[in-house]
Amino acid sequence: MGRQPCCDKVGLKKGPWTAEEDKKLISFILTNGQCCWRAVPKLAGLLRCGKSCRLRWTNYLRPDLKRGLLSEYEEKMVIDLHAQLGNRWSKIASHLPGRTDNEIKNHWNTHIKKKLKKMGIDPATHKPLPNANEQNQNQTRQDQQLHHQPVELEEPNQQPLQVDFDPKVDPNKEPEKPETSLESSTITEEAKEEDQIITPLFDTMELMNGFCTDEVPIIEPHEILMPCAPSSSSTTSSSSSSNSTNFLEDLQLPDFEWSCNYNDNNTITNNNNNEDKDDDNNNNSSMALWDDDIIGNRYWLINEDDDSDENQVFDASLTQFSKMFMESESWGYGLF
DNA sequence: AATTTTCACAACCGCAGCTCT
DNA sequence: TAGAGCTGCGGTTGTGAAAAT
Repeated sequence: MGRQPCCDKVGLKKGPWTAEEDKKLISFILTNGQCCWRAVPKLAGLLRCGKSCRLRWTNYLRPDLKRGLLSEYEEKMVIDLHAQLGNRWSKIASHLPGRTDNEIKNHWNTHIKKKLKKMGIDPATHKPLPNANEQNQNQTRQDQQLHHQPVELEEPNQQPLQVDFDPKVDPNKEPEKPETSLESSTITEEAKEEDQIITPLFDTMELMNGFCTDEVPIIEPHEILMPCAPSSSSTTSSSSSSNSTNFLEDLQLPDFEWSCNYNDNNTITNNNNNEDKDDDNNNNSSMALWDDDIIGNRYWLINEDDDSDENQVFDASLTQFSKMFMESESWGYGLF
């Protein structure tokens, strides 16, 4: 026979997640890591199905997520990858560290589609729209010239139109675009079958210092790191606020001192030894988790009327980190 | 100020492929 | 090996906020 059902759907809650549910899920995963999602709701005390928990975690709660609008660089990368991969959002997302397939999909549907149509480009085929009028073409020319892009609208049946861009547009970025030509980035039949041979217009791995979401390790409890010994200035600013709402924003996370030796006593362990082999990897690749945007958006962790009862949500199994995570007054910052 | 429309995004639904018994 | 469940993915919907009227 097959497995047991993931959950009995009777009495399960649906709809938007509450801050308390988020807390429960986070504390559970921080404590136990990502295990089988079927068991998560029950163990975490949530009236949700495992699928819902997984979605909530991967699309919203995951610590390595960026938040906020896609940068122009990311947007154009999405366009390029979409030209190659189509609506394979998870594949596209894998090239954009910190972005989820859902997020990219939403952004595509709400922003990029319109933008491309306005430029006279069919978002589905990345080719010029057959009925694109002269005005659109003119607009497209202007847009492309702004990006130093040759106009390619004259011939309707050519290679999918790619949108090039000036890397200087995005302050977050970064290196020069690889020399891959627009044509060479066009997907081939082989590439459709085998993603590995797709050569993205932008070598994400290179651009992101070799950091790719595909390689972002799942955060296990033992990987959670104690806050760095904070500099005096940063801690005073953060701890001085009685209103915890802005606590994390006050941390000025970009000033992280990553030089902490995480192999030393700063690493919180949970006596789980089976990941020892990954320690080096984790300690390195966990860099850049929880950037300022992320922290800034984790309102629900900090803006509760944090009375003592609230903390009872979390059982004694919480790691030291988890507790500190919730007790906004008690921690500085560092890797999670 | 009230109502309507538009927008953005979180969440749900259903399917396909994989895994497990 | 069959059958049932699990996971991940992509499409779609629901809902709250913002903008427009």
